[in-house]
Amino acid sequence: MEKMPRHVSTRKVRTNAKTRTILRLSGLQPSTPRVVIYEWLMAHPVHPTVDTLYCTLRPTMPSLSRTTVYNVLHALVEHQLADKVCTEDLELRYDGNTLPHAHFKCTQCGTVMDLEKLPDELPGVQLPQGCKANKVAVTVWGLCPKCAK
Amino acid sequence: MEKMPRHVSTRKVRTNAKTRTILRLSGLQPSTPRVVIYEWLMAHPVHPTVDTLYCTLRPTMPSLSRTTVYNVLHALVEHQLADKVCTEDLELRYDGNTLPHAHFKCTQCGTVMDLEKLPDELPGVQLPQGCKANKVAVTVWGLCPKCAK
DNA sequence: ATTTGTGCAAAGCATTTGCAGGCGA
DNA sequence: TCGCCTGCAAATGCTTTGCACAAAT
Repeated sequence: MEKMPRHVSTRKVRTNAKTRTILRLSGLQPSTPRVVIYEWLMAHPVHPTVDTLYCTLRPTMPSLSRTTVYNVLHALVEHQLADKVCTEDLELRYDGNTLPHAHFKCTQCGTVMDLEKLPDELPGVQLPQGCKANKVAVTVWGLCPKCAK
Repeated sequence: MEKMPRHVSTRKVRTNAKTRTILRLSGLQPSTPRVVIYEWLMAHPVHPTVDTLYCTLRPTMPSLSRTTVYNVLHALVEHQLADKVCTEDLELRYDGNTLPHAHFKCTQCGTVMDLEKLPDELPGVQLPQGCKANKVAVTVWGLCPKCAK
C-alpha cells in the first residue's frame, strides 16, 4: 500500500458517455472512480478481486484509494451493475455480468471464466473447449419457508 | 474469546467407534477433537461456521481451542470428509456431506439447507417445500485448457 | 523415542468504519 | 451552498503461524 498525493487530477481520465448514462439510470452519480471501475469491469471479464482492480487502475488514476474501490464495488452491487462471486476459498471477486450464468475456476492457475448461460441446461454445462471439470457447486438463494411467510 | 485451563480432561467425552474407524480409514488419527467435530458435523446438517462449531462444542470440551477447530476442519477437508461451502458473502461454512449436491441459503435468516442431489437435473432443482428462490449460482472447478496440458 | 496433535499468543491481512476535506448539482 | 463522494488512518475480526507441551504409536 504505497502512498500518493491526495486529489491529484482525476478529471483528465477519458470516460465513456454511455457508461455515465448507465450509472445515472441506475441511480448512481457517475463519478470518475465509478465510471472507470465499471468500464474496466465490463471490458475485462476476468472477475477481478478488489486488489486486482486497485493495482490495475491506480497507475492511470494515482489518487485512487482502496477504500474507493470498495465503495464503488459495493455501490455497483447494490445497484445491480455487478455481482459478487465467491469460489469456496474465500476469495471475493466481482463480475460485471449480472445475467444468471455459471463460472468455471481453474484449480491450478485460479482463472475464473464465464460458462454459457445457465441454469437452463445442466449438466449440459458448456465447458470452455479443453477444460476438464472435477467439481460442481450449485447455490440457490431465496427465502426459506419460515421467512417466506 | 474467553480463557480456559489447558488440557482439562478431554478423554471422558463419549465418542463413537464407527467415527473413529472412518477417520482412521481416511488416514486421520482419531483424536478427541477430530471425532467430536466430525460427529457433530455429520449429526447437524446446518453448515456451521468455525465459530458456531467452537461455541457449540466448547461447553462439553472446555479445552477446545479455535485453532484446533481450524486444524481439524482443514484436516477433514483435506481428507475429503468435509467440504467448504461459501455463499457469496465471504462466510465460510463446512459441510459433512461431501456428495455432489446443491445448497439453498435463505437471504433473510441465513439458514443454509441441502438441496436434493445434483447436478443431474436442473432446473428441476428440488427446493425444500415452501422455499422461494430468487438467485442461482453454479460454479464448476477443474483445469483450464492451459493447465490441463 | 519419535512423531503427531493441541492450544495459547501473536502476527497477518482483507474489509470496514470514522472522519475531514473536495467536488458536483 | 448543501449534500454526496473520495481517501487517509485506524479499528475490526477472521484466519494463520510459531512454538511449547502433551499424547499416541
